[in-house]
Amino acid sequence: MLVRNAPTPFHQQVWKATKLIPRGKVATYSTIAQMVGRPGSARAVGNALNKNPYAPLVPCHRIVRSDGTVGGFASGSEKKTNMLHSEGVKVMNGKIVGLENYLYKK
DNA sequence: ACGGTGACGCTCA
DNA sequence: TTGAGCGCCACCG
Repeated sequence: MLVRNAPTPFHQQVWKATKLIPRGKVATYSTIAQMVGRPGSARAVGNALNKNPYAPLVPCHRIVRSDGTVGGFASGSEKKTNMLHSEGVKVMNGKIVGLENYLYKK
C-alpha cells in the first residue's frame, strides 16, 4: 500500500526538532534536516512541515531558508511574517533581518 | 558577481 | 503500483 496512515519516524523527528526551537528564534531547513539525521534532505523537512497534522502545534513559521528568506508557507508567508514579528523576530519584505542573530542551532 | 542543474526523503494522484 | 512533485540546498559553469 505504500499509503502511510501513520507518520514516519522522520516526520516525527522533524516536528519534534521544530518544537524545540525557543520563542524568538528561527532555524533553517538544513539545520532541521541535520537534527533529524538526514543532512542534505531539507526538501523532506519542508514537505513534512507542509503535511504536518499538528500545524498549530508545530511552529513551522519559525523555519526559514538558509539565506534568511521566509520562503513559502501553507497558510501564507505574509501571515507567518506577522507571527514572527509577534515573537520578536524582525522580518522585512519576507526576509529575516539579522538571521544569524535569531538563528537557533543545536 | 550570477544562473542553472543535481540531489535527498516523503506525499499525492 | 508507478510516476511526478515539493515550503530546498549545494555545487558547477
